[in-house]
Amino acid sequence: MADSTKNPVIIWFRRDLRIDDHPALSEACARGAPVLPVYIHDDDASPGLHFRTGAASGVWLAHSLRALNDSLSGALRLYRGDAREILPRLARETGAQAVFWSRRYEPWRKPYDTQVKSALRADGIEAQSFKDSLLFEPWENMKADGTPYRVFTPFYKKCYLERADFFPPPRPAETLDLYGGGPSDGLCVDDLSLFPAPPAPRWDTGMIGRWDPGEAGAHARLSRVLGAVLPGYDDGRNYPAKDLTSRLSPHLHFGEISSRRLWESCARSPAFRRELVWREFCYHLLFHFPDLPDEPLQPKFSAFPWEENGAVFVRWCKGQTGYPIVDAGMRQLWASGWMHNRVRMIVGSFLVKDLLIPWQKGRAWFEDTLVDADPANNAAGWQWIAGCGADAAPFFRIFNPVTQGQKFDPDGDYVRRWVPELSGLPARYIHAPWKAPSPPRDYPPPMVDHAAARVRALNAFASIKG
DNA sequence: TGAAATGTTGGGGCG
DNA sequence: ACGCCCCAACATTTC
Repeated sequence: MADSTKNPVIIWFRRDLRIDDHPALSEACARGAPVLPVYIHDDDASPGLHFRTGAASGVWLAHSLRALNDSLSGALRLYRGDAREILPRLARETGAQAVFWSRRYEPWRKPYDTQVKSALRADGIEAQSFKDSLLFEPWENMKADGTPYRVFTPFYKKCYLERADFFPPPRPAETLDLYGGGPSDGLCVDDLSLFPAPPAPRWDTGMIGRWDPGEAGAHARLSRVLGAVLPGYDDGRNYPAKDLTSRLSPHLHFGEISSRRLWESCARSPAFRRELVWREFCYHLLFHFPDLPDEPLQPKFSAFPWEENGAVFVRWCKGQTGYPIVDAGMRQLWASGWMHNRVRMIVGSFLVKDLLIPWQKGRAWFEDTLVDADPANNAAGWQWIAGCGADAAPFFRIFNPVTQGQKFDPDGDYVRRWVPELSGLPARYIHAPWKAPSPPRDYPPPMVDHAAARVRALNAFASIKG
């Protein structure tokens, strides 16, 4: 066992907030070096890093860091600022032999991480990044002609179904030798004010009470998924009233459980594995098309006649559109920081096609309100539903919010749960309350007529064809 | 991982 | 028995 006060390896934690199956941590342990775990909240304190953790996501992060700190016996050091300055300074002060971290793939992270690496190496400190978040690196999955995939199905078949054994099997958690020396100048891990705007009023407590952030919570959720979710997953995952989705997305986003662990655990569910590959595909797209969050992948959509209207957008955000399935989804999002995936597609289609609001506004709202807000999944998902992405749903695939509701929430239980004004309506009228003999007076009539909105959207689409 | 319009088919009522 | 119409149930096409 190494002397726990000498020459540590700094583990720079980011979106890998766990101990189990952690390649950088394993390598540090393999060297017999004491581990100095560090988290740096750098989103809004680093020039040139144009990304801010969303509000719901920030609340999750705060709780997850506490959980990580607990499993590190309180040794996690927390900083707010620029990693390009903090890491070299910390390495000097502690005599660190190396700094290890897990790679991230957001385009705005790449130059930043490169600068961290060269700053450390300029000081003679080893700096090494590890493959961790994805089963395959984005550059490992290329078509035979050397260009990136733009269509999901061949990506899925060729890169995952036919070569799943290429990525390493997960390794169990290490017994850690934690660094015990050096100055402790970090922030307190209990200080929520570290993160953007301490929520007032405290909407966060109700939201986070529905979840269990952290590695232990992730594994507890996985057990439940294996026992009670996967058996009915294929059929049940489309019905938002049922609890038959994994709800692992925030855990996976923050790296509280590894994608390798999930892939291995869920071997008997091809449908679930396919969803994991969708995540890989989203990162593949973000890596190879760094404008994905802001610019339509199909250039013709740059000329799309959107109708910017703040009041209309706010009604969508608040779940006051007058279409029950849409409003239920938006309210579930606000109350719980999460929305069922089928309903994400429905509300997305409604915003973009019925209201003609630019998809980027929906993407930004999701980024702020989802606990699983993920730059790759979110950007790719919105481009998909807007019909402007790679391998996207064609634009004319316009969801009818009434028939979608009738199809996927036939009894109306999901709507009744999140839209209490409609709780007294029979199933017959639950998705079209304006047709009821006496519609609830405290629920708004439809803000647009879907049939007319559909025609308007098709005309708008026709104007950019060519 | 659509919806709506349009086309086709076949059973049954009816003169 | 036959033609005709209606219409539900699919199937195909189009956006």
